[in-house]
Amino acid sequence: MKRQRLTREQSKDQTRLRLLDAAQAIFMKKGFVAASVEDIAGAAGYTRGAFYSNFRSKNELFLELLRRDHEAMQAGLQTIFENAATREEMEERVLRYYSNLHRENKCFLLWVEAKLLAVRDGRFRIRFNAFLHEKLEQLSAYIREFSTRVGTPLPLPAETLAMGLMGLCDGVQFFYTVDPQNVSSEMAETVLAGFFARVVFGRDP
Amino acid sequence: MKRQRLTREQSKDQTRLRLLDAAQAIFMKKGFVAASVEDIAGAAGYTRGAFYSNFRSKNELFLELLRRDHEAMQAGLQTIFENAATREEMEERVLRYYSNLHRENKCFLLWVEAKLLAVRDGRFRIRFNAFLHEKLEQLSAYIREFSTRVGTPLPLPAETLAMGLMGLCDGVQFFYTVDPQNVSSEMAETVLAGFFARVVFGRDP
DNA sequence: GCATTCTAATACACACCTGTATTTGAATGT
DNA sequence: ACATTCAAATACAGGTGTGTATTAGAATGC
Repeated sequence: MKRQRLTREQSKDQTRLRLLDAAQAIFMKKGFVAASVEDIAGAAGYTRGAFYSNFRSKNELFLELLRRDHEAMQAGLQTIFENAATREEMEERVLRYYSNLHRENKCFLLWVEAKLLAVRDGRFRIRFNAFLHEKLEQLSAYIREFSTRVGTPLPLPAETLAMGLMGLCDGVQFFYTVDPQNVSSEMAETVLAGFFARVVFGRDP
Repeated sequence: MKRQRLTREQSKDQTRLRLLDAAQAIFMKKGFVAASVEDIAGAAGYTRGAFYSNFRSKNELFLELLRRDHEAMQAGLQTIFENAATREEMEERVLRYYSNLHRENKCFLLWVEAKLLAVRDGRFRIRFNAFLHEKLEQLSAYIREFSTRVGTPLPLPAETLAMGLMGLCDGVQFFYTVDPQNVSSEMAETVLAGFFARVVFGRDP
C-alpha cells in the first residue's frame, strides 16, 4: 500500500473526480438549485477554492456529470445487440432490458433536474438538448437495427417509437421514484412491459 | 365601473388569489426552489407580511396551487364522457383528447417541480401523493367506464393502462417542453396518438 | 537549491432571504 | 364616535451564499 506523492496532474484529476462524485450525491439529495458550491466542495473534502479552480460554474460541472452518465448509458444500450441470437431471444432480451430500465437508472433525478434547468436557462438548454437529441437518434438507430435483425417491419416510424418509449420510461420511472410505496417496482415493470409488447410486438408480454 | 370598498373577507380573498396567481407565474419562470417569498409577494403587489398572513409557508401555498389545478383537470376529464355517442365517436373523442393533452396542460412544470419536492420532503410527499393517487384512480375509473360503454374488454388492467398513459403523456410533454425546437407539438401528438391507438385499440390511429 | 508555476485555501465585500415581532391603519360593531 | 379587530407593512436579528482577489505551499524546472 504505497501512498506515493502525486504529480500535479494526478492530483488535479483526483480533485476533479471527487468534486464530480460529491456533486452528484448532493444534487440527488438536495436538488441542483438548493445545492451550493460550498456544499459540493465541502462534501468532496475541499473548499470553494478547489471548486472554482476546476469548474467555471455549477452549470459547467453539471454538464460534465450528465456527459459521464450519457456515455455510460450509451455503453449499456450497446451490449443488448451483441451476440445476436434467434428472433425470440432478441425480443425477450430487448423487452427485459426496457422493462427493467427504471431499476438501473440511478441518475434519473439528475436528468429531471437538468430538463428543468434547460427550460429556464438558454445557454444550458442548447448544450443539454444536444445530449437529448443524440440519445433519441441513437435509440432510433437501435430500433431500426432491431427491426432489420428480427426481420419485421416497424409498427411506427423509428423516431416515433424512440420518443414514445423514452417518454414512457421516464414518465413511469417518475411515478416509481416519487411514490415507491404505492407504485412498486413490479408495477412499473408491468406497465413498461405491457406497453412495450403491445406497441412494438403487437401482442402481450 | 364602481370600485366600492371591499369587506375584509373580500379583501383577504383577493389578496390570497393574487398571491396564488403570482406564485404560479413565478414558479413557472424561476422554479419553486429559486422563488423567494419576497418574489411572490412582490409580484402580487404586496410585501412578505401579506404572504405570511395568508399562508403558513411556500409549501403550503404550493399545495393549494396544485389542488386548484388538480380540480380543473378533473373537471376537464369529466366532459369527455358526457353526451354519450357511438363507439366510433367515443374512440375518436378520447383519442383526440389524449393526444392534445400536452398542448392544454399549462401547469405541467408545476407538477414536475412538485414531484421533485415530494422526493425530498417527506411531509410534502404524503400530501402530494394523495393527489397523484386520486388522479390515477379517477383515470382508472374512466378507463373502465370507457370499456363498458364501447363494449370492448380492456387489453390491460385499467390501473396498468392509467399509469402507462399518464406516464407516457408526462414523458412526451417533458420532451416537448424542454425542446420545442426539435420536438414539435405535432411530433408529440403523433407519438401520443400512435401509442394510444396501438395500446388501447390495438390498431393505428 | 532556488525561482517558477500552479492548485487550493483564505479574505473580502456584498447581496439576498428567512421568520418573528411589532406597528399601522382601515373595516367592523355598538 | 369610539373601541375593537384584523390584514398587511415594517423593523429586527440573523443566516447563507456568491465570485473575485490575494495568499500559502507543494510540485516542477533549471
